[in-house]
Amino acid sequence: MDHTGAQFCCQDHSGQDRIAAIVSAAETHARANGARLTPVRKRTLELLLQAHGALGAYDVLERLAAEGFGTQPPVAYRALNFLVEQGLAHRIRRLNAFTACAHPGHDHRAAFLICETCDSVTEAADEAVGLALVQAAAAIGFALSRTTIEAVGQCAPCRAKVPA
Amino acid sequence: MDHTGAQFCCQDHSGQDRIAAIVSAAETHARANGARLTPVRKRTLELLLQAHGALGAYDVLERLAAEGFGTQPPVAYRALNFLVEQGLAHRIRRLNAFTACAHPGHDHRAAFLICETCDSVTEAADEAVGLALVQAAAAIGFALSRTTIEAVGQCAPCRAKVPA
DNA sequence: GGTGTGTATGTTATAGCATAACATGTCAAG
DNA sequence: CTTGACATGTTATGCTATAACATACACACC
Repeated sequence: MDHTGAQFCCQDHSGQDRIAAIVSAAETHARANGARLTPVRKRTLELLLQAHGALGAYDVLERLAAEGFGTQPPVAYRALNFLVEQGLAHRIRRLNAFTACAHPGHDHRAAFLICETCDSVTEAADEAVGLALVQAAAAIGFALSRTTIEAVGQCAPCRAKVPA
Repeated sequence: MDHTGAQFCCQDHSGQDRIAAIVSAAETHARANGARLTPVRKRTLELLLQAHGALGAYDVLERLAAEGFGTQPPVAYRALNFLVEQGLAHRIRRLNAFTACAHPGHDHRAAFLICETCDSVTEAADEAVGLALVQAAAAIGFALSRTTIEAVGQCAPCRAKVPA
């Protein structure tokens, strides 16, 4: 599974500058948390950043293995879970996949819009959804730790092309 | 996996009257949609209603098989997916499980609060979260079809017992 | 009643996702 | 240079989900 949605991608997501900057910031950020952005973890982050969409754990594993890292599932899962814990990536449960965080550093509650036509995944910048969820939880005395907010539908470009 | 959270359950969730009423309403509702609430589907709905928490597909399968229905995974998945499509049940992705809808009939966007201490699952009555998501999507021209809103944390009773 | 069509059920088989448990290695602090 | 904590890697396995096919049932129509 490889939800790249490449056919609708137009920007230079692979920009080396941008990726290098994010990875560098991630390195600093991790150190500040007493964590280390080791080679596997760093490479995994780069893979997510280079990908045009979300990557499954086995997609990541395949690439890591090809580059001389471990070849077994835990290798990928550990690196991915580390990145998620550090807020550098998100897990998208609907797709059983992972994606680099679009706003690393900001402590935010991410919401994802998944296009069922082109498989693209957009991390909504909007904070209102997370806020509403926090409030709904608070109303019944529920203490939130992590949230999953995902929506499936059709993105604007696809709606234009395939009026459905 | 059987997220029953039984130790914190106090009400009579198995009330035969309540379940019969919901099942009956479901039957009517399904017919109105040109669908049929067949024996397996009906029984599956009852199982979800009787359960104190969410049930995994294989939990459901085990019970169905014991009652003379089919013994293979698709039997459970088909019934469960049917119920979800009809708005009679929800899929909780974080738990890889299913639960009966707490407000069948109301066309709503469900939000779930999952307690990581007692595994209980609460379907939030609040509509604000779904609304916020609809608006966030609309803002970028994204047409929503289905949504997943889930939060992991600690419920009020557990916070009282285990101040953590 | 018979017949055809679409839906539902059931099966076999397999694909895909994820983690437990253990062994080895690395690195910094004392 | 030893110790302890963390990281990596492996083997093995378990859980979740669906594809593909065969059979059976219900309903509408003649």
